[in-house]
Amino acid sequence: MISFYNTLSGEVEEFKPRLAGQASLYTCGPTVYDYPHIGNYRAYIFEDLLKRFLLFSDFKVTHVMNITDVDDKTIRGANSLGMPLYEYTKKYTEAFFEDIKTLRILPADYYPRATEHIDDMVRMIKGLLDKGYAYIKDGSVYFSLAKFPDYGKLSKINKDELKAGARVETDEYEKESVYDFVLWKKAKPGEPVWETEFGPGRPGWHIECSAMSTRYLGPNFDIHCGGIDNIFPHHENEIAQSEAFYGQKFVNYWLHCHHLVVDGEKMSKSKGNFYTLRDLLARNIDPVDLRFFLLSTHYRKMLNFTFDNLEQAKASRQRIIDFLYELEHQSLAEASQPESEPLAAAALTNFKESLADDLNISAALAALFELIRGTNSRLAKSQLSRQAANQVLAAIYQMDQVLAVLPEKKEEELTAEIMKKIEQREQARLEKNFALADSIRQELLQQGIMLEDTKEGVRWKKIK
RNA sequence: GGCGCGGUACCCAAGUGGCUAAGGGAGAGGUCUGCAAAACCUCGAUUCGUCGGUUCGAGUCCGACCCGCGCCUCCA
Repeated sequence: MISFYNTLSGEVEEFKPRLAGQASLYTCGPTVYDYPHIGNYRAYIFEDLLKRFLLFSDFKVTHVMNITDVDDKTIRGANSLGMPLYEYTKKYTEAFFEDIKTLRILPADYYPRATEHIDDMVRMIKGLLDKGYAYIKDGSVYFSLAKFPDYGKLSKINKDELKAGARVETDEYEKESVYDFVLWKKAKPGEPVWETEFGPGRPGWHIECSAMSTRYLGPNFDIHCGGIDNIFPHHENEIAQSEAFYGQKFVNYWLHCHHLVVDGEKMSKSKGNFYTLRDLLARNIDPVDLRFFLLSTHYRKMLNFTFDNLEQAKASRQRIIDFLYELEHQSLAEASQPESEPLAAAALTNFKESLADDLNISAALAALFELIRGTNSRLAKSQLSRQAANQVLAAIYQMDQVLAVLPEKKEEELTAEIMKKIEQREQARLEKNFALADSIRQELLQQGIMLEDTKEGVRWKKIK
């Protein structure tokens, strides 16, 4: 049984897909006006974990992630550079795709662009007008909260109490009620314009997601994800628009990822604690270490990014890598008869059950590390056969289908020059010329190659 | 004001009523090794923000309080 915490109910619920063995998934994608920051990637990596786990559990997953390529920020960005909107967003869209590949995030099945689905949005807005859920005022179209009594069921916000303390929006558009939200913004100079029967203009942000999600997944689908800050108003508004238009429940399971903070504070450019993936790559951070770090805290818990915490994650991941190397390169005796490896089977079961419990990644990783410790212990006592070792390896590579944090199978190559140095050092060691051996080792370390002398011979690994 | 999250060892972090409070990192001692690294063994919270309460029994439930944080504006 797989369970998830559903923001809608506020409880952990058993996941019951609409269609057995299939899951439809919509995740809020990037607004392509800048390079995404690592907080954005925390959300995308959480969604990747969710998706990989569903795939691992033999679900067929249909995943849609939108690309918001028309909104205030993209328009402002393009205009400030005097660049066509398309050209401007293209740059950041490409950067996004590059980043998710770097972070080993599985691609979605569909990446609908808002600008390519204006028709779908217009159709919905028209329908909402016809049904009386929306009204036109001063050339813009608004959704009327008063017509949708269920408003607030996701965020638990009582619309009658949306008041005191909260800053009241001073919008340049005229609406009947300050909390009504815009579906269609009337044309303004310098902004892209689409002609419609309710006037020229461009779509509001919320309608983009409603139109694109239901276009690909149908009016009712299984899972919708996003950051915790999207609960209100974005997702609340999506529910209102979609359920008003289709007359049925929109999303069955809402999963929200908590924020990433840096040094205990919300990231912001002015505080100087704002990082994009590119910033970290420039500091020689291994993106897979970042992936492991972002992955290794439960998605509903606030995660504090610090370079120290990232180092801890790196060391933790290195332990897995070292273990695999050890197991793959040890010469082990063949078992006299076929045997099954109980440690591996138990670990895999624990791993799976932990993730099935609202993606309890900590418990899942504990299962992995217990397997490593248990196997290492037997290895040290020479109680491990080749067959058993292979079963452990197989179990770990299976877990990595979900985690995606292990190095690529293919061995990295060293330059001939470095290989020669390693041989020279081996020769020096044979001749007991340890001073020379140590100096060569030190020299290679400077170049980022660490040598370890094992019983099976010298081993090297690249360090950063 | 409303809605919500968190406070478990030096750091990160599981655990939501019941054997000795997971796991990782860092640290200490030992084994192995020319040394180093890796690995293994051992050590490490009588205690879970504070104070009360419920219970045979609470980190886990209830109440109050303290501290930190988020959202309530088209921020993942």
